Formats: sequence, C-alpha cells, structure tokens
Amino acid sequence: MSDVRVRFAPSPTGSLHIGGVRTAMYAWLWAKKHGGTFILRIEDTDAERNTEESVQVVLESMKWLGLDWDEGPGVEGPHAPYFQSKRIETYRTWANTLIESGHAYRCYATREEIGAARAAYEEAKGKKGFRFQSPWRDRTDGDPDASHVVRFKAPRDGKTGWTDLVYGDVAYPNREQQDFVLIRENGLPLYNFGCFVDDLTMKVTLVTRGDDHLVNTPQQILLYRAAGQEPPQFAHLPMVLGPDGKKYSKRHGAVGVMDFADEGYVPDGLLNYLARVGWSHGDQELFTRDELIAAFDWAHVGKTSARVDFKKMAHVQGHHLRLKSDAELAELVVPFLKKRGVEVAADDALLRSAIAPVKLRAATLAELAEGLDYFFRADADLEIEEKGAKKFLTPEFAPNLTKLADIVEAADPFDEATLEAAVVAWTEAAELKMKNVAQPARMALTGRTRSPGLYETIVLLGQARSLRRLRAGAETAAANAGS
RNA sequence: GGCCCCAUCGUCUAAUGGUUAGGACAUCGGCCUCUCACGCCGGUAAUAGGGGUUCAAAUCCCCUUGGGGUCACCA
Repeated sequence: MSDVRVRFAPSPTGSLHIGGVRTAMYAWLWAKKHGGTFILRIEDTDAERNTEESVQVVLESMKWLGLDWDEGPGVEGPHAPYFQSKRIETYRTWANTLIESGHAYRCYATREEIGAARAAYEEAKGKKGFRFQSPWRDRTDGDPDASHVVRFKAPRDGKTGWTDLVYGDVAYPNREQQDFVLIRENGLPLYNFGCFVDDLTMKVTLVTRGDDHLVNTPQQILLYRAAGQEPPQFAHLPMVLGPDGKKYSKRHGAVGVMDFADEGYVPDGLLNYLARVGWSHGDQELFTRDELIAAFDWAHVGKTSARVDFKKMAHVQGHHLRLKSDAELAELVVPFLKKRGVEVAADDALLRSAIAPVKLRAATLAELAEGLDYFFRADADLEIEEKGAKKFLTPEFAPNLTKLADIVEAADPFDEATLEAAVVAWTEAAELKMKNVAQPARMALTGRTRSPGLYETIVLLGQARSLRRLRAGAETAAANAGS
C-alpha cells in the first residue's frame, strides 16, 4: 500500500448529492490508482442538522456506487473512530496543546456580546465583514471552568497560501482572518478545527473537497503551522450546478444518489458521466471503472463550475446499461418490473431472451422494465396506448391483423425467418405497405407503437399468445368505428 | 461591500504561443428500416469585450463586464 491517503468527509445532513459523489469519486480514483488508502469520515459535529438516517443514506449511497472505503464506518482502521462525534477527546487534547503553546486562547465573550457587536457593525457600515476582536486574546485570567470557547490566535499580517492541485497558487491575506473558534462552548469542534485534527491524525496526504471550502484552507494551514506540522496537499473541485446554472437542488430533479438508483441508473453510468464533468482525458468520453482509475489525473481537472446535462447523462448511462450482460440485467431489472406489478424470476427464460432487443431501447433499468412489461403481463391487463389504438386498431386494418394471425398460426417452424418469409410474400402479393401490417400488429401484441422488431416480438411472445393478441386486436379493430 | 475564484460551440470539454479551434451530448440532414431505439455518415454552432507583450495569443499581462464562493459558537 502506497502512502497516498485520501478521504471523503461528508456531513450527514441529507442525501449524498451529485457534487459530493464526484468529490468522493476523484479521491477514490486517486487512491485506487496509487494503491493508496481511501478513508470515509463522517463529520457529524452539528447535532442540529445531522441525522442518523443521513448517515445511513451516505453509507448506502457509497456502497451502491461501489466506492468502497479502506478505513471508515464498519471497517474501522488504525485511526478509528471515523465519526467526529466520537473523537471529542482528541480535539480537546489538540486544543489544549495549542493553548499551551500560545497559539490559541480561551475566550469568555458571550454570543450576545458578539452578536450585538456584529449587528452594530453591520448597522453602521451597511455591509458584511465584521471581525470579532476578542478582549481575551492576550488575557490569561479567565476561569477555565467557566463557560468559554477556544479561539485561534490568528496572525494579522502577511498571507497564507498553498499550491492547489486544481487551482494552482492561491493565497489569502491574513488580515481577512479573525480569531476563529476552534472549540465551541458545548465542547464540540468547529469544522476547520475538526477537519485539521482529523486530517493530521489520520495522516491524510491530500485533501479533496468542494471549492466552497477554498476560504477555509488558509485557516487549516495556519493550524498546521501553529502545530508545527506540514500541511497536506489540497485539491478543490469546482461546483456542480443544475442545468440552469443555479445551485443544484431538488427542483432540478433527482438530487441524491439513491434517487438515481431508484430511477434505474447503474453506478458505472453515473460515475462515468460525473467523472467527465470537470475532468477530461483527451477525446475519450466513455470509461469503464478500471479505465477511469487508470486515466484519472489532477492535471486535467478544470477550474470552472459545470452544469449537469441530463441528456448527456442519459446517453452515457445507456451505454453502460448496454455494457452489462443480459443475465446481469435480468437480475437488476426484476425489482423494477415488480414495481410495475410484474412478478418474474431473474432466471426466467423469456426475461433472459427479451432483454437483448429491449435494452437497445432503454437507458435506465426503469425504462428496461417498461419495455419488458408486455412480455409478462396477462393479455387482459395489457396497457393500451390510446393514441396508437385510435390510429392503428381501426376497421381498415382488421383484415391485416386476421391475416397475420393466420400466418402466425400456420408458421412451421415457428421462427423469425419463417414468419418474415410468409409476411413478405403476402404483403408483396397484396401490395400492402409493411407499415400497415406492422403497426397495427405492434398495437395488438404490445399495446404500443414502439417495440422491437415485429417477428422478434412475435417469437418472443410465443405462438399461442401472439395468436390470442392478434385475434383480439382484430376484433377490437373491427369494432372500432369512427377515427 | 471586503477577500478569493472562474470565463472556448446551447451543454460538458480538447488545444499548456504557431491547429482549417478538435471531440462528446443536444440539434438539423442522411443511411439503416415494420415502429422506436442502437449504430453509421454529414451539417449548423464557440475563444465575453477592450488594451498590451510577441514575428505569432484561445493560450502570457492589465482593465472592463459577467458569473460563483465566502465573510458563524454551520459544514
């Protein structure tokens, strides 16, 4: 195992969304590529917003995506525990070390005092930018048993910068820094401090996160310096936006990973699409998981925020769906069929053979199930498209359906070639347009105007069932006056 | 508002001083054809604007404009 140690550190405040997936994936790819360690750490120090359900959703999402972690919940490892809420003592220890070395101090100012000062500032200046100047910065006469927070004694001159793997050289002036809080009154660490302590003690070599954390990085670097430690490398990823360029949210559609799972996406498709949002590898668009691992690099991660394009996502997704074997798809599609009220076993022979033609017409498992539906539904329960019925199940086409039924009945052997030969001979002799036979037949057989090839569909449905549906269709058509 | 970041077809992006500015999705034609797909062939379509530097700029510098992030005892 190499010394590459990367982590994904979500806070469990909701579903794992698309931007988070990409961040997690890039870190994961980097670890895999270098035989390093991928750590999953749960940053759950905000009791107000964290929920146990969210923790489960994150774990479930990561598992579904196949982004397995080498250290983290359920796996543990040399730096356990991997929940920040269970590492309070570690933070306390590091805070005390910084206090003793003079890099941090106990501040007894109340929220009310600070809030009032901030309000006064914003009132007077009419803008944001208040920086609290604690009177306790250089005092040592406070009572450590009294209620207090621990603040970092931030430098006021100079700059703090680093070379970001994505953004290059970035620096922030220290005068922008205030004496930020390390430990809250309730004893829990604040983001920057918890992150610093964990990344340090977990020996993380590269920190990856969204670029909304760019401004936090100087604070963390300042902490490393104060502790006499070498900061890790940083790679900040640009935001992933909704199709309209606004912050991605529920109104754009599926947000969480499990939403995509429910819609029948396959993990490799989602990963492939997301990988190419913000990263490139020449002209290559389609990648298997292994190709992604081999090709991924930070040099080709872009700096611009990107919008998701559901159309392209569907395209890439469809590609990965079709990459799967029919047997695998059969297993995967069963739950989606069940959702439609269709019960069928994954090893069902008809299911196995119907998948090949239908998967060319589907991008997701849900669409696959939709396309498979009529092969398993009882004749009486067939869903009939109204528009198609109006157009093709009409008296003028009734004779065609009857004739086709006769052909199906007489076909021997009952296979595509035989059926096609008979139908072609008939339509040519009768000077019938193929369309006028195929479309009504499609409606009768499947209830739809779109399906795999006619002969293919007939053979798949079987002689008896095709016959029943064609005869019933002919009756319906004959009875359908008007149109 | 301060600070920081960003800017190539509609969208995702390639091109790290010299290309007819390339690819993918979408779109528009065409092929295939019993429908719809898949696939294949072809078209339309971009360097935000203005100044520099250079023999040469999408590429380097400055300004403008536009977008985003952040300014908490959230993460």
